Amino acid sequence: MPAPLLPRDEVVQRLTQVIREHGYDGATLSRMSQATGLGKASLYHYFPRGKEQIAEEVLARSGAWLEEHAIGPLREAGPPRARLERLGRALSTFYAGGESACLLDLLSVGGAGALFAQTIRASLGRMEAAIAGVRVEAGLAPDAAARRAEDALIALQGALVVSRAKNSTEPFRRVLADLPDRLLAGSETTH
Amino acid sequence: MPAPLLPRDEVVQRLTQVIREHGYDGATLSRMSQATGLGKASLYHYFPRGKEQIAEEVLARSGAWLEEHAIGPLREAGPPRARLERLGRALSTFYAGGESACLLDLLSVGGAGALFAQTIRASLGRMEAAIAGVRVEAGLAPDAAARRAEDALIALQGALVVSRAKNSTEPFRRVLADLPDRLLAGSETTH
DNA sequence: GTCTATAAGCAGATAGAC
DNA sequence: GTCTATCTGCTTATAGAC
Repeated sequence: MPAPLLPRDEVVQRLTQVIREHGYDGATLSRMSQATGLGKASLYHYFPRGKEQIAEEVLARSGAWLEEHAIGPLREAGPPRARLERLGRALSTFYAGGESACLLDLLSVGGAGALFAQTIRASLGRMEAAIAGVRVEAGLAPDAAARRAEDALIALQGALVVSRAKNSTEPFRRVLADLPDRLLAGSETTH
Repeated sequence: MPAPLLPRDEVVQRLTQVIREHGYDGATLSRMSQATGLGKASLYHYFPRGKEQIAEEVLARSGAWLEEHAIGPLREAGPPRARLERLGRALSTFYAGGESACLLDLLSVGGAGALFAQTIRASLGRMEAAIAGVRVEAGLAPDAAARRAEDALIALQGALVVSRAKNSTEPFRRVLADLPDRLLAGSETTH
């Protein structure tokens, strides 16, 4: 029995790229086979339930990455601004500076939407709650903080869409750079 | 020779719904056939170049609607706030209160992206220029106005994504309601 | 202008050899 | 664990009758 050509995590990573580039319907097994160097049958060895399971694991892996690098740090100690700047750096990495689409966007379209709706809502909710938490800490009423956090996610998602449509990462980079200021506006006394 | 079952414009309208719901790859001819009541062969009578032509006409029709109901009014006379509120009403109609996705988002993904990139960029550019025009009129430097207009489009697109992900139109409605204020902030003397 | 019938190819998925 | 070969169904697209 031959050793695996690639570690499972590397396989999932490459499949993530395929889905982010083509969306769920456009991410065919042929493309996945090409991207991983594995035959279709080998993909079924890794993921017996097929394409749906692939998307589930891709989503789970991305969620875990964000949890570790973006959301976790928001809950740690330290100045709010520093934590938000760290969030910005994590998001810039995650979205490849604005060149990679968001799975939440792609996987909420059409038939895929129904399959992953719950996971997507939960993931979005965690991110929003963590951002709102920082804002409450920085002295804002919980409901206003929640709205501000939702605004931040809206700006992020919108920037990704507009960057893709314009074929330029400028909107994404600008939104990301403004993120800490916009979130903290009205709370800092140091200016 | 039988009379057409549906006027061409009605056909395009129904095809628009299919694409907005399923995206380009998910919008199969079978679904289009069902949505219009026309056989697949009849669809090729209307659109000899097939699916690609269908998406082109869908995009063109939506662009024309926005030009007439959203962008045109921005260039007319009248108080900036009134024109922006009219824009908000037009966008609310166009996006069905946040329930319909944006074609610019859906058609910029994967293989479809390359096909329609130019049209999409142009359409986005027209909208942005028209909004920026109002802001310049209301007393802002052109470059700052352009940034503000881009922010508005980012908020709009982001709100559609987040609304879809949350399965709630609340984010979209909130962003749309805030649009005139956010665009005009720092220019009106009446408050 | 609409239809039925059909073509050629690709989709997701499986069986079984090595 | 990977492969080749295969299956079934659906995809886009076309031919030709009415």
